[in-house]
Amino acid sequence: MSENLEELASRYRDILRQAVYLVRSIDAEGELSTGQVSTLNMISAQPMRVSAIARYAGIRVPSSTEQVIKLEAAGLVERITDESDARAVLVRITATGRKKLGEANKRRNANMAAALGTLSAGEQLAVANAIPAIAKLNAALKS
Amino acid sequence: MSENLEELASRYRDILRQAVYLVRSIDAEGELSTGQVSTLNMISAQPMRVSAIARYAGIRVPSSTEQVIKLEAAGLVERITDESDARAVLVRITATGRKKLGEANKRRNANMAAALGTLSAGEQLAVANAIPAIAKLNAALKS
DNA sequence: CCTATGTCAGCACGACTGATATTC
DNA sequence: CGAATATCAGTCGTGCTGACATAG
Repeated sequence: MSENLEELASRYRDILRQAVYLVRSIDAEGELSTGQVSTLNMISAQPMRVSAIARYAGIRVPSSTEQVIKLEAAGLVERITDESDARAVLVRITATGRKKLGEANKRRNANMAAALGTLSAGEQLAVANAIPAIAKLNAALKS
Repeated sequence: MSENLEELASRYRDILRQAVYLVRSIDAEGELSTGQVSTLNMISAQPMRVSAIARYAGIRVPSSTEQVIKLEAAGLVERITDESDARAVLVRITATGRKKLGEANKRRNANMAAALGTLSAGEQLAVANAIPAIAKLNAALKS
């Protein structure tokens, strides 16, 4: 059992690593980086603090600040003050940002969907079934 | 069908992005980077060409060369000439490299296994079942 | 001559730590 | 005053493209 877990861990680490590079190469087509799309997705529902973005993305606050600055320079987000706490900065997506995000998501999902389309129905199902478990795994490791 | 694929693509992209940072945090402990461990794992069975390493890792040849140079400087691999093709360079793991690789793999697999241990048996099975499909997906995207 | 293989040079992106306001 | 929030400055790792040497 513990043997099997180690074996599973090894194989999972391996495919994950490959997948990361492939996703990056897929995403390289557009104007927005993977991290930028990720940040925009995060704040698309409601404005978020820089520190919240960092925490959710699994990066440090200065790195998050840097990303926000770039996105702001590109006109995709704007900083607004938090009325309840003058220390905080809320990052809000702009109309332009929302438009670009939609395009980027559409293009990337299409690319990935095309790749998924090369799998058999059973394989697609296997991926779909694993997603909740992987999400839980991500949460477990985040601590 | 196409609807479902796009939906699946979106969710898959999402968990993959999160997983990136988790892998990094798992790997951060040791002296070897994620890429270095990956390269060493690749050549642990038999020596490989620089170009083969690059292809498998999903990176360009110059990037692969750079990694090999660093590993060589650390005494973990050595370059040997390919007798059948003088253009090629075979990268072989050293005894030291094998030792370090074993330690790193053990530590990382243990970390990942611990996380996998927080999943239910069914969830672990779901992850295990998805691995072949994800591997195939990686191969599909590689082209 | 054209292709394949590997290396070098130069660059870009994105993370990090440490130090510094500002506000709670 | 200590803690939280954000930013700035400087550094490092790791990928990339383009140019080049050498061998098939």
